[in-house]
Amino acid sequence: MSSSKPSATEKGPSGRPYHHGDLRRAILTAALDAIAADGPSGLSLRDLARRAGVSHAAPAHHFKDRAGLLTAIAAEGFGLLATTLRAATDLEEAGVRYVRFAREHPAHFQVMFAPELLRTGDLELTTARALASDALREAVTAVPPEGRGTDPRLAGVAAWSLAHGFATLLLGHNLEDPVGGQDPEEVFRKLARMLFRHSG
Amino acid sequence: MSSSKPSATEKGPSGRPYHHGDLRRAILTAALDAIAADGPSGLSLRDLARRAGVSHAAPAHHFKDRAGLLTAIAAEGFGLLATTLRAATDLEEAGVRYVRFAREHPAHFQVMFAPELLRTGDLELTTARALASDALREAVTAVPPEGRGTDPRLAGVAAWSLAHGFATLLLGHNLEDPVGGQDPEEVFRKLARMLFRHSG
DNA sequence: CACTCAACTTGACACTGACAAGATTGCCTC
DNA sequence: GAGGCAATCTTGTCAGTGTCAAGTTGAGTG
Repeated sequence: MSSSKPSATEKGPSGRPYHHGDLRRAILTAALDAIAADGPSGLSLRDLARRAGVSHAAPAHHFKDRAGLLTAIAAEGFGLLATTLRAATDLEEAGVRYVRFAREHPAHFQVMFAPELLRTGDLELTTARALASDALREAVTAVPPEGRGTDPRLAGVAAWSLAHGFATLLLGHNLEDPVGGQDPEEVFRKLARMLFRHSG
Repeated sequence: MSSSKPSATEKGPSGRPYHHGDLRRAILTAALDAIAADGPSGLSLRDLARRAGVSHAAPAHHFKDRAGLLTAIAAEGFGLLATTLRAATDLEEAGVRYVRFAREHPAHFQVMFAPELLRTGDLELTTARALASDALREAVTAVPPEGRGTDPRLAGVAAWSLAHGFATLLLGHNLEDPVGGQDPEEVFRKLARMLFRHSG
C-alpha cells in the first residue's frame, strides 16, 4: 500500500517514508470519512494524522488550523456543488441535484453550512461559494415565469429553502416515516412541483 | 461586596459555595448563551462552570455528559416548539411560528437538529420530539385541502422542508442579499403562499 | 557539492471531558 | 433539637486534544 511510489518515498529503518506523497488529499478524505460518521464536531486532527500514518503535527502544515481544514472542505464542497448545479437545465432539476449532492457528499454539505467552524473570510471559500451562488441564480432565471409574476429573487429563496430544508432533514434522519420506502429524489420532485406549479 | 453575593471562596452561611440554588438552570442558560455565540461545537463544560461560579465538575452532576447537557437543551427546545406550534391556526401560521422560534431560540434550534451531539435514545428527548411532531401533523391537517388533492404527509414534508430550510439558511446568514431589509417573517409568508396557493 | 526550502517530526503547553473520592449542606426522621 | 441520609458541590487526577516552536529529512537547483 505504501509502495505505490517506491522510488521516491521508500524509507529504511522506521518504515515510515518522510514524504507521504499526497498527504493533503489523504487527510482530506480521512476527514470526510470521519465527518460523515461522527459529524464535524467529533473531528480530531490527531486521529486524522494517525489514519494517514504521519505525526500529529503533520496536518497543520497543509491546513494551518482545524478551521483551515474545515474551510478547505467547505470550499471544495461549494466547488463541487457549483459544477453540479451548472449542469441543471431548469430549477426543478437544480433542486434535485442539490438534494443529490447533499446525500452523496454529506460531510461536505454539513461543513459548508457550519459557519462557526469555518474561516468565513477565506478567499478560496468565498469565491467557491460565489460560484455556487451564481449557478443557483442562473438556474432561477432559467425557470419560465410564465403566468406567474413572482419576484425571481423570491423564487430563488423559495427553491433554495425547500431544497436545503429537505436535504438537511434527510441527513438528520428526520424524514423517516413520511418518505417511507420512496426514493427521496422522487419525493423532492413532488415538493418542487408543488412550489412551481406549471400553471397546469 | 459580600453583602448579597459573597466571593466564591467564602464559605460563610449567607454565601452559597455549595448549593448554588438553581445551578441546573444557570448552566442551561449559560450554555444557551455560549451556543448562540459560538455554536454547539465550541461549548466547554468547564467554561460554563466558571460562568456559574462553581467548580469544573459541578455540571456533571446535573447533566451527566456533554451529550447529556445538549440533550436536555434539545428536549427543552422541542417542548417550546411544540407549544408554539400548537397555538397556530393554520399551516402558514405554523410555518411562521417555526421560523420565529428558530430566530428567537437559535441555540435550541441548532442543537435540536444536531443528532450526533445528542443522546438520541433519551426518553425526555424522544417524547418532546414526538410532541412537536404531533403539533406539526395537526397543523398540516388543519390546512383546507380544497381543490388540491395533495397527500397530507407530502404537504407536511413540504411545509416542514420550506420552513426548516428558510430558518436554517437565515441563522447561517446565507440569506442576506435576497431578503434585503425586509422582515424575514413576511418573506417567509410569501414563500408559504407560493407553496400552498389558496386557488386565488 | 553547497544551498534552499517545503514536508514532516519531536516536544511542549494549556485546555478539555470524564471519572473517583472527599467535603458540605438541606432535609427528614426520631 | 440531634442524628443520619442523600443530594449537591469540590478537589484531584488522567488521557486526549489543538496549537505553537524548533529541529530533521529529503528533493531539487545553482
